[in-house]
Amino acid sequence: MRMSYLIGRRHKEKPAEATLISHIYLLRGGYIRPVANGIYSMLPPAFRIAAKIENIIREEMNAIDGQEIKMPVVLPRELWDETKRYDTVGSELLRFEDRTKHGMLLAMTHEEAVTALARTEATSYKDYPFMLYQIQTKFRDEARSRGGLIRVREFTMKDAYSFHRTQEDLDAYYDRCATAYHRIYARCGVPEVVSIQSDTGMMGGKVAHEYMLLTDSGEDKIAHCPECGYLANFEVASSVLPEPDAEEMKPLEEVATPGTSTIESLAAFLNMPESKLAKVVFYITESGKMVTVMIRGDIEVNEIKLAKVLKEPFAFANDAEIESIGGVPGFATGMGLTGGIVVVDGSIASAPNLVCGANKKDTHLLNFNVKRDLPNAVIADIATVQEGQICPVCRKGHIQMRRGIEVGNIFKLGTFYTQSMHMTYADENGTEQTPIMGCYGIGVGRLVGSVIEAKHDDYGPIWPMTIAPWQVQLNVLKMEEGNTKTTAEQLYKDLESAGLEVLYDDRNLSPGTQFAEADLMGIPLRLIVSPRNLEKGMVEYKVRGRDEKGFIPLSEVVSFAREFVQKEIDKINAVA
RNA sequence: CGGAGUGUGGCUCAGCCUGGUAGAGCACUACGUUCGGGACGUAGGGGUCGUGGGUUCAAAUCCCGCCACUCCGACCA
Repeated sequence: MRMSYLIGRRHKEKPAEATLISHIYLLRGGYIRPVANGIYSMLPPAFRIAAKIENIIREEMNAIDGQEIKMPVVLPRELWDETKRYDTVGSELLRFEDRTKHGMLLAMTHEEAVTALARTEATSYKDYPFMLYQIQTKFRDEARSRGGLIRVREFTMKDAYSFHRTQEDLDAYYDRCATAYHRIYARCGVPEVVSIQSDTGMMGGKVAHEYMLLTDSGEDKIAHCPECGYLANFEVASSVLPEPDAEEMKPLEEVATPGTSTIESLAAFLNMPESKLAKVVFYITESGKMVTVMIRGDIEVNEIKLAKVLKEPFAFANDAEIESIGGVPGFATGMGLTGGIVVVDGSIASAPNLVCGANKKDTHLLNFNVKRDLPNAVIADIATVQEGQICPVCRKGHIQMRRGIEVGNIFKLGTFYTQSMHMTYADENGTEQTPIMGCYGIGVGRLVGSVIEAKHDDYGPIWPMTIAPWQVQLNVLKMEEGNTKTTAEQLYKDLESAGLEVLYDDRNLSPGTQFAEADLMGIPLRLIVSPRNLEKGMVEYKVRGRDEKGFIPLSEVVSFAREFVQKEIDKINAVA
């Protein structure tokens, strides 16, 4: 490719709207252009990178017996009515009508579509197991897209769906897929992507893992144990609290605590640590059920965990709702309420002699013991993990919070979709059975952005050879002098004939401009033809992002480049 | 959806407070001089200042509404 033909201007200055490094370089380097909020066009460099990533994904999916298909982006609402998701999913699902007023939607994921497809095709046990996948556009009407390609509304995703007869078969395939995922990230040059336990969210199902690129610019919070390597999304992470000191249960005792409606003020007033206090948070569910949550004073409620307990949407209750069941905001306790349920976090389930409210203004109770005083409460882990707490796995390390970008995920879906959509097959006895599903996603564009987050310097991205938009950057300095230009043109032809992907800067610009723009293109190998080098019969080479450079005789440049490219590819694949 | 901020040529911004009909740098075009880390000169082209209304003899500038974008939060397979 000649740069004189390449569409997409490179900019010297940082675009005002970008703060994330990948967003900045994607705009500055002429990779992407915004079309609307969270919707981008990809220019040739980004498109080439995405295509290479897609090919790696395709190879790995095929290697685990995946069959590539393509389903439509626009789906009729009936499909999503079958699983009720047309109604249960929020406004991120873009719904619209066609000209006959028929309800339609832009697919944000394809469980319904693939199940509808598979249920007419896989009606015999002989068809199982199988996996279908596609690399295709998704639309999610995000409330807040941001960060260039990291969080967009329209994006390309590889989504795969596997169907199994038994849980064991799904388990085994899930592991195969997990291995394939690690290979994909390694082959894309980011072997540091880790898999972590995650929430199953709106997809349903029981087991799920997210693939995270750990980076400070990530928007997901991850709990990490440096001792044993435990990694979990903080939404589902748990921790171990030190055993409370054994104490005799003492009788409840009222104490006047004027004006202490916050945990902080109460702890100060009583001169006790917040961990000796039990705080109360009131919620009300969609169906109007009051939920009284009690948790240790220094720990926050994890609403994602709470959602799993309540199994329906909920919100904070207002004062009137709290008072309707006898609660007194600021001085509340779960004891003696006249309605709803009480959920107690494990953090205080066995802690002795805590302080809690008395449901009486300016009054608290000493010596509250859940076992004795709230025998009917639901005990559950609904705590938010905090930095420094003890790892739940090795029980030695202290949890650290890290940040990461989710670049893929895998779910054991179970039978939610197959059951609700009545997908069955006949087993050996002719009996109808419901298949078990797994699903597996990778966001291609987000991966492009994430690689930049992981691989860049102060001048631009540093693309791994396997996904670089071009493999070789060819620069010519002072092309008007002597036979410099002719030599460069010939070299360009020779490199391309050798099967190399070359970006040739044939624009006769100053060296500084050429080098700065080449850095933005992030191509791994740079070759420099100039009168100075040619005098010695040499071409200079430089490796992007490394302090590796030297001179190669003109006659050996093509073979050198070919070997270099192959060596780099081999090096990356060796990790996979 | 809440909080904050910003909208002026393709990009980065100044001008707004104190109203008088639009500027700089980059980019673009032409010519010339340059050339090893975003060179320089000369001459050009390109903006009804997000949008609608109001105030005024006069609005980029003051007032009101709306829209868009960005950041923080809520939300998010």
